[in-house]
Amino acid sequence: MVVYAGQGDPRRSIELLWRASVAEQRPGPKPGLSVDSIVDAGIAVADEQGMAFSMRAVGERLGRTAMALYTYVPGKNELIDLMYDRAMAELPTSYPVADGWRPAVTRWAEDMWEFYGRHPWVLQVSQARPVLGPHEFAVVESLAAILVTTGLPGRRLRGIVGAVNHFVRGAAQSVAEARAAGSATGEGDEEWWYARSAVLMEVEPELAEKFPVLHLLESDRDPVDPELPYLENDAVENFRSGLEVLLDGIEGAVAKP
Amino acid sequence: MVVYAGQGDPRRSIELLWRASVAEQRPGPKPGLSVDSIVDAGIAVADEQGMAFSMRAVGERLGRTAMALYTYVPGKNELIDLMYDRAMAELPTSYPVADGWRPAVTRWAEDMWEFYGRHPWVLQVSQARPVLGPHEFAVVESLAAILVTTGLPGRRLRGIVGAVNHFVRGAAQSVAEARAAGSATGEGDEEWWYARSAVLMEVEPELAEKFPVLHLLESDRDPVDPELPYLENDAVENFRSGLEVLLDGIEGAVAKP
DNA sequence: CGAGGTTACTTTACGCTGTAAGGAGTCGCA
DNA sequence: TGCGACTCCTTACAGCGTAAAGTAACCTCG
Repeated sequence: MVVYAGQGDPRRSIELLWRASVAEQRPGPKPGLSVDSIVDAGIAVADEQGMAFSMRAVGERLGRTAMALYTYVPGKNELIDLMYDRAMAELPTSYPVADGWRPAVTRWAEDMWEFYGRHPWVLQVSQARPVLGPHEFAVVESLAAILVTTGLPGRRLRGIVGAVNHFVRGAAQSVAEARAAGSATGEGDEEWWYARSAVLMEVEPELAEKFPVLHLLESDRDPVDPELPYLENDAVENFRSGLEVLLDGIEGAVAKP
Repeated sequence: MVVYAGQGDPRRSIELLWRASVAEQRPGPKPGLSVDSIVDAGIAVADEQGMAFSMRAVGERLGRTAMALYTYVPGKNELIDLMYDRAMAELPTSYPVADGWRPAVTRWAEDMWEFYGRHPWVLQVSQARPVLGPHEFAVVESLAAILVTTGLPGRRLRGIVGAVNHFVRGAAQSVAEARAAGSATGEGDEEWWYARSAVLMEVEPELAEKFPVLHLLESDRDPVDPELPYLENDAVENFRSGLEVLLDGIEGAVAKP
């Protein structure tokens, strides 16, 4: 098995996510850990091993057993929720709109793109889930705060915020997963893609005839930037180009009614 | 644990997905099963129990043990790949463009939306993965075939196809997961959302002040369609509205260079 | 027709997972 | 000083995917 995605008990998760955590004097041994240290350890493990991390691995990194974590955190799903939100603390909470909303949204999207690249496991967390934690809130708020300057009504803006969010996430996923598949087999991007299409051609030689339009799209390529790995070229190009279209659409909505 | 996503060995998956499967005479007992019957059983189980289905459950549905499946299928990940592609066989392979590309893309998006609603587990399958199977190919081809009539160059179209795909999938995910969370606790949509925001308000009473723009967006609601459940209203509205913006963007790209 | 090899399927078993249950040791407060 | 709360550990369990080995069915060839 490969991958998990957590959705913990929302009540427990929300309480932990927004906790004011007053450090009162209490009986018993001093806590050697804290929710924060566990969440950090969890993020570190997930960054290394992907989403298939185990509670035992997180405990080990802290010099404890897996069960020790359950003193602080109700379960793995809730821990994932906490990790998810805490990772988002890395992201800016506001963007300047002096130059207008368009460059600001572009910056937002690029920041998200890079963020997903740093923490690909985030993309496996049960996505598009209702916003739960403060940092996830802040990230969406930062996008909404840019777009509200367009003067569009709230109804319209909700759809747009969602669309931008979905698009960036989806685009980031394309890269992250292809990259993961490549590195799992120890191949570079290029070899991996080549091997894949080789198998495909072998098994279905008439691929180009059966899916002529896709073949057409595939063959109209940009000149390649030698700085970037093979895969990135493709993905970045599609990301940029898709984002432009989306932004054009928003511009259209701003211009007319 | 909740959810899994499979990415099988691409070589094996591709061979199974595109198999010409010649039924030759061979020694040994007659096969009581087939790859197809296993894939169908897998889809049925996943439709009922979600992605957390087990090989034992699939075997049981066919009156076999889990291990019997391994005669036909290399492993669970590959089975998931097969299920994923087979489910997509439900979708149309082409859309009329007599009225132009815009209504056709809308139809495509709505069909996808409904498809994801019928098979929510599909959304958990490692997404935005490189296209592997014939039906997944056909689905993307059907979208590309509509959009190619815009006359836009291939480079541009690839970004657009990706954007539409990501958007529809992301939007569908919002509903599917919220719905799943609601039904897991046995609550209706409305109660679930209400309970969630109640906890949030209890823990962070100043939510509206801390995230003023989101509060603004949230409060500008459309009149509710009493035909639909609470959640659906919201999601469908956002889906429609986001799609419109995206389509406007494409229209802009068609109009100017 | 009978032997041999191939195949379908079962049984058993292993290592892994998340986590429930109970016990050991540590500390604040009465 | 002891009680009760608390942290952390050990043990244990049910479930998972699947490797390995065994059994029975069947075709092909002598």
